[in-house]
Amino acid sequence: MSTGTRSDRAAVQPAKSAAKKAPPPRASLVDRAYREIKSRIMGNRYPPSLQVLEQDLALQLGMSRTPVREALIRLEKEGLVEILPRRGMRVVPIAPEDMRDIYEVLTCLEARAAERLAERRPPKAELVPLIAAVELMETSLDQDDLDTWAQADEDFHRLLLELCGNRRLATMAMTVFDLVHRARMVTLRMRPLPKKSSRDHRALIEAILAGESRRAYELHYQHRHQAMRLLTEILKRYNLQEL
Amino acid sequence: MSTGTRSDRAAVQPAKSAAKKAPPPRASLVDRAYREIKSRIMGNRYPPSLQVLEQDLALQLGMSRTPVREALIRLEKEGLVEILPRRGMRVVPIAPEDMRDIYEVLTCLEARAAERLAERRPPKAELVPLIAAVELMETSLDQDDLDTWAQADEDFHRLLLELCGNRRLATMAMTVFDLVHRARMVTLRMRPLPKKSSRDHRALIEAILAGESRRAYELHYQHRHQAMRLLTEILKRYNLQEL
DNA sequence: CCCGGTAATAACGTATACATTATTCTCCAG
DNA sequence: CTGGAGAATAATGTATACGTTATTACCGGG
Repeated sequence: MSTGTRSDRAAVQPAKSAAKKAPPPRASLVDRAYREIKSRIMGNRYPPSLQVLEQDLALQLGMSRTPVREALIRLEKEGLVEILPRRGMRVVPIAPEDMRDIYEVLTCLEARAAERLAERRPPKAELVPLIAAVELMETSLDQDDLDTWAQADEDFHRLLLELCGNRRLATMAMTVFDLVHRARMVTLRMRPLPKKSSRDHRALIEAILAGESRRAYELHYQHRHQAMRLLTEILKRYNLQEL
Repeated sequence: MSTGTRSDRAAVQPAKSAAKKAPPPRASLVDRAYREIKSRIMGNRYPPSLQVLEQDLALQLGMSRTPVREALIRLEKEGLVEILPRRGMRVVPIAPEDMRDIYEVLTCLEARAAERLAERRPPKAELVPLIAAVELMETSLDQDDLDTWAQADEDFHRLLLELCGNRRLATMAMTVFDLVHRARMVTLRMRPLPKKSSRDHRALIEAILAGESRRAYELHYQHRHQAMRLLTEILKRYNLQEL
C-alpha cells in the first residue's frame, strides 16, 4: 500500500512540472488527515464516544501512522477527540454540563467580538456579507429549508468573528464553535422554528452600524445565552446525555 | 545516545517493581519535551523570534525528532511557537497589537470567570487560597520583592480560574495567560509599583463573597483592561516591538 | 562587480522498525 | 465453576530510515 502511494506520487510529479503554477500539492498528509477526521466527526460519521485505533485511521486514510498521530494531537488540542493511552482516539462526547461550559465561553467571546466590531464603526459595505447571511436565514426559513438556515446562521456567526478585528479571539471562538456544531445539527429539528434568530441578528447589525458597542455586546450575549438555554433544555427533554 | 537512554530505562525497570505504587515513569518523552521547551520559552531562555531546528532540539533533549515534533505541535496550538516549513520552530514574538488582542481575550474570559464564581456564592473557606495570594502580594510589595509579587499575582489569577467552575474556560484562559507571561516578567521593573493590584483583588473577593456577580465582572474586567493599557504603554514607551 | 542558473546540502515530512507495556486469553488450582 | 498467574497479543511510543524539496553555495555570463 505504501509503495502504491509512493508510485502514485512519482507518477504525479511530471504532471506537476507540466502545470505552470504548481497547482496545490500543498496539502500535506497531516493536513489531509486532520481535515478528514474533523469532517467525519463534525458530520457525525464518527459519532460521540466512538473509538478508532491509529492504525485503522492510517489504513482508511491511506497513509502511515505518523501523519495521523500529528493530526490527532491537533484535534485533541481543539477538544474534538481525546487520545487514550493504548486505545487510539475517542470522539469526545458532550454532556449537558459541558454544553453549558462551552456555550459560556462562546458567549463571552462572541459578544466581545460584536462589541469590538461596533467600536470599530465599520462602513455598511463591510457588513454586506453579514446582511446577506441574515437574508438567507429568513428566506430559507420561509421555505422550511432548515439545513440552509443552519448553514446561513453559522456563516453569520463566523463572519461576525472574522470581521471583529481580533484574529486570535476569532480563532478561539471558532474552535469552540466547532465543538458544538454536531449538537446543533442533531437538535436542529427538535426545536421550534428559530424565527427569533434573524431578528436578533438584524438588531445586532443595527447596533453595530450605530456604533452602539455596549448594546451590541448585550444583544449578542443574550442571543447566545438563550441559544444555550434552548439547547440544554432540549438535551434534558430528550435525555441526550452525550452528544 | 539513544542506546544510552534505552539501557537507562531497562535499568530502572526493576526498581519500579520494587516500589509498590509504580512511582511515576508516567512522563513520556513528548511530555518532557513539551514541558522543557515551554519552560525555556516562558523563562525567556528561548527569546522571541529565536529559531531552533527540530534536530537540534532533539539532540539537546536527548531524544529523537518524533517526540519533539509532537511537542511542537502542541506548543503551536497554544500559540507559543510556530512551525516553519523548513526552518524548525520559531518562538512567536508578541507585537504591541498582539498584546492588545491577547489581553482582550484574557480580559473577557477572566472577567466571566469572576462573575461566575460570584454567582456560585462560594463559602469563604474556598477563597482562602485567593486571600493568601493577595496577602503575599502585599507583603512582598512592602519588601520590594517584585519577583515574589509577580508569582503571587499569577497565583491569584490562576486560582480564580480554577475556582470558577468551568474547566474549559479556565484552561483556555490559562493558555492565553501563558502567552503574556514573558512580557509581564520582562516589563516587571519598567512600571510603577503595582500597588493598586492587591486593592483590586481585595475588592473582587468582596464582590464574590457578597454574590455581586455583575460587580465582580466589572471589577475584574477593569482590572485586566487597565493592566493591558499599562503594558501596551510600556511597550510603546520603551519601543518594544517584539516580546 | 552583480545576477541568474545549477548543483550540493540540509531539513523536513512520512514511512517503517522495534521495544515497551496494557490488555486479553489460557489454563490450572482451589 | 471461579479466580488469578502467566503467556500471548496488540497497540502504542519512540527511533530510525529515506525520498522530497527548499535553501544555499557556486560559477559563468553580462
